[in-house]
Amino acid sequence: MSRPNRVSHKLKDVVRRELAVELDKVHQKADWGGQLTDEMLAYAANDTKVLLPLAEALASRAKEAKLELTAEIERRALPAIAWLANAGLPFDREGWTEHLKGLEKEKRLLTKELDKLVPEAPDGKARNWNSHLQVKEAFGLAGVKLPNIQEKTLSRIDHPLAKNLLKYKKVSTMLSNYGPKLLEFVSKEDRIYADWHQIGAETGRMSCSKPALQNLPPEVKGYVRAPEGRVLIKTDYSQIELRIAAKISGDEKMLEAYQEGEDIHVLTAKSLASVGVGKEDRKLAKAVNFGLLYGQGAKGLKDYARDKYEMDITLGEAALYKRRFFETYPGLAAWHERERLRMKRGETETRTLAGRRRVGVTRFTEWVNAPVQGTGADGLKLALALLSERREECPGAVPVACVHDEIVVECHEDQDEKVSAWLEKVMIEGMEEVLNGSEVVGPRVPVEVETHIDKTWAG
DNA sequence: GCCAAGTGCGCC
DNA sequence: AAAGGGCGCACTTGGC
Repeated sequence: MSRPNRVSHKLKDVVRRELAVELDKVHQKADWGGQLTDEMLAYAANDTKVLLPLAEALASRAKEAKLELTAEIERRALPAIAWLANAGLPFDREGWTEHLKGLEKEKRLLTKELDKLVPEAPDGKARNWNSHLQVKEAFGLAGVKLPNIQEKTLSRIDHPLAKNLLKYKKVSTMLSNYGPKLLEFVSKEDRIYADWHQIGAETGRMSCSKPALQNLPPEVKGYVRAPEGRVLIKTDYSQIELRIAAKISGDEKMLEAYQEGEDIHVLTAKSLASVGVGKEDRKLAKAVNFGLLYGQGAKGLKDYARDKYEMDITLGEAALYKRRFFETYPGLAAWHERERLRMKRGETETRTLAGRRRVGVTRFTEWVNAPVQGTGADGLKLALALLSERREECPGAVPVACVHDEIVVECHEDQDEKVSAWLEKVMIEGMEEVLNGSEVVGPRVPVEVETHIDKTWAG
């Protein structure tokens, strides 16, 4: 019952704003599951009466704001997202329930271990290892002073307490974020029906809640399992944000690399290293690419490399890498300069390649990120639209999840090849239309996808 | 008991 | 001049 009401509230607000009409909502909370009274029918009819004028008003507003293409993408994506939401995500409830038992046991053991490592609390009460204050206190007793208890901090401390706490936190997070709570969302037929939000983020990305299916760790994805006789087709875009950045900035080095099918991370690594490129260099290059692209500073790069990649570089080295990065990709540097200038002029509005708008942008990092992230959303949504518009081509196939650069489709195991080809085609077409369509200027950037077929979402 | 802020962490 | 971005969620803490 909460779903129709929420829509109703929004409708009322939009109708008031766009048509200056006040919808009667007295029956909103009535029981619509039983016999409908004449009054209720009239009330429902009244709601539909405003829809056509409302559509016209909104279309004209979209046109004014130069958002026609964005509106069209959203309109076409809607059926696909409803399809996805109603399909539900198949989940091995029994398997996960068993797995949780093991995790719970592990948590009890780790708690015991931790308790043994520090003197008993003065009040004799058990310590709460979820409490920042108590954890810091425990470390204090062991002679270690902590600024915080984040994983990145603890992983750099050579002490049994830190070692055990890290294990505890991993298990504890898994249990509290994806444990019993997740099971509550599993339906009788072993599927999870989440709330999918078509425009969940300011950039145009979707989001998902109750439960948040877009942040399941691999450990949980292993229990997202297709029913008997069916499989999951998982297709994701390869380095899509970097490709989009290449397109938007027009950086020739990046564009050329992608046209030649080269690996941008390796290319960046080459420009950073004075000698050969090893595995470590590519790792660092990845951090450099993703960070600096969105306006990260030398300090941020240094910390990021340390925390995420366990690489210690000095501030000077970070600054050097930053300089080399922008020397390697001068088009990217020029783009940043252009955007800096526009911000300086007082502009606060960004646009994606499809014209999607983000308003009220005042931070440079958001300013350069929003068009890139948002263009990715444009292309993925167009792909979703194509998927539902061509659903007749693959009867029985159904999208079950969508995570920013990835679509997961469930189908009969005999259809896997056909469905893979179908999914890959619409994903490439959707993104290509946004990046290289006839309305889009500039050089072409190729779009590549990668597909995995499996019983589960993991691997 | 509820609420908001702070902290921390899962994913892209 | 400098600044990675986007989410959802659990848990503790501190105030009412």
